[in-house]
Amino acid sequence: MLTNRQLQILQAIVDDFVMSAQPVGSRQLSKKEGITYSAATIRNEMADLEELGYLEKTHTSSGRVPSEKGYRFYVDHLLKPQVISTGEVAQIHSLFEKQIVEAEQIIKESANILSELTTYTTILLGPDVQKHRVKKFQIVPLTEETAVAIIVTDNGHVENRTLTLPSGFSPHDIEKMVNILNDRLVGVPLYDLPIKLQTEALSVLKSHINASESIVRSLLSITSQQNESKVYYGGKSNMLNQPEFHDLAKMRMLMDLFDKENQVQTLFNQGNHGIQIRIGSENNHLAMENCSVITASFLVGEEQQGAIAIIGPTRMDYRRVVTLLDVMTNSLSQAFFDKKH
Amino acid sequence: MLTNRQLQILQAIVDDFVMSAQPVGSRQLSKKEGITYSAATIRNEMADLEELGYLEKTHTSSGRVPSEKGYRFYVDHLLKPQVISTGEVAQIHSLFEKQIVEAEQIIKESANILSELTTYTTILLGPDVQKHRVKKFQIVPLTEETAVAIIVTDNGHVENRTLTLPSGFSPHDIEKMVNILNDRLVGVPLYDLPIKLQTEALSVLKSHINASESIVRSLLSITSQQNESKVYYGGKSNMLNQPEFHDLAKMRMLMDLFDKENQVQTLFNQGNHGIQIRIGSENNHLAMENCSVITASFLVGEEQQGAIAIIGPTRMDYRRVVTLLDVMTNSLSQAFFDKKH
DNA sequence: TATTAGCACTCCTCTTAATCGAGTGCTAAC
DNA sequence: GTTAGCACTCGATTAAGAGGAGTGCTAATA
Repeated sequence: MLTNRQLQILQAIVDDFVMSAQPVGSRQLSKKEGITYSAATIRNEMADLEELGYLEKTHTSSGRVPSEKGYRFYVDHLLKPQVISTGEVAQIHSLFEKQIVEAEQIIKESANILSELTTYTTILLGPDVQKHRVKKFQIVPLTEETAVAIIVTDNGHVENRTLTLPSGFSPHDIEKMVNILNDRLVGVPLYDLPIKLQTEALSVLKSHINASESIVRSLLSITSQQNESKVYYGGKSNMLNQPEFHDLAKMRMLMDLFDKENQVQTLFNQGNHGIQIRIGSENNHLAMENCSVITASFLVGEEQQGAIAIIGPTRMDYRRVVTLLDVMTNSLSQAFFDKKH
Repeated sequence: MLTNRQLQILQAIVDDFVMSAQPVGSRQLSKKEGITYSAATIRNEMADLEELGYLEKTHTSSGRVPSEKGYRFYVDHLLKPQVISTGEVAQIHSLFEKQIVEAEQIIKESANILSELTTYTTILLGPDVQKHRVKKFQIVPLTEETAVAIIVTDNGHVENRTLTLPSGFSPHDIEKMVNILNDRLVGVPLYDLPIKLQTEALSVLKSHINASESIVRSLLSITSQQNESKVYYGGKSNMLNQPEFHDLAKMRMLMDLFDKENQVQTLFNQGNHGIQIRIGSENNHLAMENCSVITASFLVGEEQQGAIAIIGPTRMDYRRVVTLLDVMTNSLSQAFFDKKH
């Protein structure tokens, strides 16, 4: 168990290093407000904290830097919510004041504001489309051979795909088909659609309409392709400003990661609600070795609706980010709640 | 007018610098294949070319580097198509062999392949949605107060937006409204929709349905918001590998530019067909001072369908990029042509 | 007259050495 | 238990010097 003084020193080191990005030394620390011990005392405590694994040195005669374990302890035990300036809170709230708001628009702007306020990179995972339920099918013919299939979900999301009609497929056939689909499949959640299409609709379609299989196949691909929810970024280039990423190789790995949407998904620990923090190697990703990710999900009622991740260096301002994220997720949950009811 | 020998030397310098990124010296050049003059002769010619503005020195005793004017001349007069390896051509063609192809999918993958083959950054501007014509309107009610408005265009593109219904707006009202819209506005190009909505539809709607204005306003915002076509990127982080962007400040400016979709649009010189090259300051953008942009548009029949831009350092392999871009635009034009007919 | 060899000079780049300073660990005194 | 003092470490910064690729100019050459 750490003594009070050790806690205080650990906290001071993390707080200082978060701001300065420089290893913090005993003498420097002893001059800080609230620290009443001498540099020598602090040196002794630092040596102990290092032995316990909370601190590291970059070289033999450098100051101390928090280790991953140190950050973890800080985050778990020393993190106190920060008071955010009213101006910044207002900036977030202003997003939601406009009346006619498109979900996608809100999400994009949220990502931008968060990255601006934090100076880190924001990744916003939109509401999971897979959980929406089919509200309506629609097939609109374009030419003799092509048409657009449209699925509208209960949350107002629209998926669509152009498809090739089998030759001889008439507008009348299309109408019949749409009717059958709507009769049988309204209310089915998208993740269930592939199975239900086959079990509930396929045989009926086959018996009433010629060559309907190829269209069903196209419909299947709408949902299967769409199994990733949409990802929005804010402040991708903010990382370039962090001194730990002056190393171009690291930077490149990170940028490449951001470009691979499916890999980005793994950064979110889905299923967990509330705010989650993963530090450095806890992310299990080489490019994220020097990064921490703070994720939070926002909800509507019982359903999970989406998640925000803020990515910064391990030396990130956890206090501030956690608080901002809290404000933002509350606002988002509320906004989507209003939309729904 | 430049002598043959001057042309040859200018060409050799550009070709060499494009590969090495190092200023090229007279002695080094004299050893090159095809160069029969001595280093001293080359020095004299270089001095002349510099005086004419085609070459520059980085410092008094360095080798020569092409100036913007030098690149411009090279591009205008010395650029000969390069033979691309059959493997690479095959890689491009393979994209278009898969049968079921979604326009968006093709475009995304094209951007990726191009950036991979060129090692530069690719920006792909999708077909200009504004020129599509309305094929069908649809309004799908979600709850008592909300609905989704959908516009399908003749090219199979789907735009949608959730909207709030005026209180007391019945399903019957919706149906009437959709009928009126489809009667009056099918065939109207999207860019014309705002005007036509007001002139053709608004008065009829008003006289038949109560409180329909607010919905019309929402419809308007679908198209007005969508006035930028969609932008797809490939290999954003490739620029990090270019030695001229080891400077983080420059890199940051570039990344920020990429993130601003509306600014990116200005990089395309719209209206011009064929391949266009803009070198360094010709782009009129601070972040692009050290970059060249090669743009090409691909067509379907008479209509412009989209454009590709490849962004690299001014010291870019123009020869290779131009050829690759040619292969790609031809393939794209053909692919979209097939889709349409 | 056009070309080329020779040479002094420039200036970037890479090494090596020296200095500085913030920080540490340890010992001894308080 | 705390703190002052001191020798030591090591990264960062600066300075000086060597090396090398390149240039411009002059004079010799074909």
